[in-house]
Amino acid sequence: MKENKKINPHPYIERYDLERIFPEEFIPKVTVYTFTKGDVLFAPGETLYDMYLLVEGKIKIFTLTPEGKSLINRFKRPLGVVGDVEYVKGNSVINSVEAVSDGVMLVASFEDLKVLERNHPPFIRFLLETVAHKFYSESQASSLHMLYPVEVRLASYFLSISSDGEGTLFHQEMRTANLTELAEWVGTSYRHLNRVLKKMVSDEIIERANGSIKIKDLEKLRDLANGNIYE
Amino acid sequence: MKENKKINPHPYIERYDLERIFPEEFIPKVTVYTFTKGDVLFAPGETLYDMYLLVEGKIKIFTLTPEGKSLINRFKRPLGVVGDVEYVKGNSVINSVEAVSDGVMLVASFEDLKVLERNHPPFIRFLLETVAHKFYSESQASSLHMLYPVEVRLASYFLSISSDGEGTLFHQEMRTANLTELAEWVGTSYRHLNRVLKKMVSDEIIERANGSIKIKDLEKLRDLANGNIYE
DNA sequence: AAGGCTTTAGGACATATGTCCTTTCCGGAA
DNA sequence: TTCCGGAAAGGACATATGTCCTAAAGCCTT
Repeated sequence: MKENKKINPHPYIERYDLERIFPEEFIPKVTVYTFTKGDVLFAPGETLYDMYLLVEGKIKIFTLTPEGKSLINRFKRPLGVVGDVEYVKGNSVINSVEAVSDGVMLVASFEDLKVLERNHPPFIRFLLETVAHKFYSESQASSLHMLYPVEVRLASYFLSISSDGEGTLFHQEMRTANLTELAEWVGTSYRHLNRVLKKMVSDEIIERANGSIKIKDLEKLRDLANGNIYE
Repeated sequence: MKENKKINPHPYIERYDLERIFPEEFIPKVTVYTFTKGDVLFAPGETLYDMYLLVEGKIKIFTLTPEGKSLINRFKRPLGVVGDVEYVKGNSVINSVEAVSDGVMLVASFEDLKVLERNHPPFIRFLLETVAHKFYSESQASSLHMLYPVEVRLASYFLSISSDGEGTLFHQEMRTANLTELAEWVGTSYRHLNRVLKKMVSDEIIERANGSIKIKDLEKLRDLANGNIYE
């Protein structure tokens, strides 16, 4: 990820109504960084001095164990925030962060933000809402993972990305590129994911044709997900 | 849980330095509620109009599935907060909350807090820190649960309550009353917990004598927990 | 078109965990 | 003291999930 002075932050400020968070006089302190698909943006243990606002592209937050297992905690799209918890708690980066696509971040230093926080309450309100939302969805996902088998979690995942309902916006956040990634997202092995998919096919819930998956029976899917849905 | 006008909030305000959060003129709006061990304090779906500050006793937050499974999300001791996320996000209660011991809560209405929030930034700062901490530990616990088998989680649990390190304070929060509760906390069945305990005994990591568990080999425990610890 | 890498698909087997049930033990109520 | 219900301990079996491996298909590069 590197600073890119050619890009003007203003269009993004406008597009996402960031004036309510960043007053006019703060904007000069905001810099623009770009990144490329596959970039490792942050690594665990790293000390953070800035907060990042994703305004373009998609990134994933994941945990790597010493044994090499990988678990995707969440995806972020605009207007995702990176570094909020580190800013508040003052600790170092917890998870790995990687670019899933090319993208753009707005960056502001913790130092500047501390001043902003004192003079401009809406900023801290924004942070609070961000973190509250993160907590809420993390908490939901965690319960779902602990209490239900992969089949249910997977059904829940399919439901959430099916363009059926309204809230397609957030749901898109977790669309995965391939089955390996889907496995890491659902929190299981590729092998087992495959097994469950096969069962869903034989139960006539989904159809598989050359790599792509289609939902065949939305009702059965709902039954299976049993009211649970990734928020 | 019921209002108890006999109890004066001031001693609690002082004990926990709540003056920084609640300015003098706000304190008259704070009421005191008491509860008794076993009380169901909140049920999922309930609409909340107040925020609660636990100042005495211990409560547990847990999820109940339609199938009757139970999973303990976390325990709270003073100065735990209930209703913070609901206040920020405006949604209804997510989990069940039950009193593990007798206790006392300070209560303030969302309505009053909204006014306070506008006039008194430290309050919203407090909320932000509370929620950030909750998110952080939820996130850690969630990864631990997803990535490691019960044996590791259990080792991690024992480590965290062993009065070895400094941070005994927070760790006490999750001391459980009996094995059934411990199972719900670690996120497994009683049967399986028992199995894992037995293995730990035969590995000479712990000792069991009439219901109580003693750590025999802290080193082995650390190896097993593998750097993971409930925060 | 050929070779090589990634992704998909699934067999065989091992391990982790759940469900159901029985027995024993212990402390409190009668 | 006796009785009862909950908590502890563990056997037997079923299910969920992981690990390791092989083969085929798809796609990019040369």
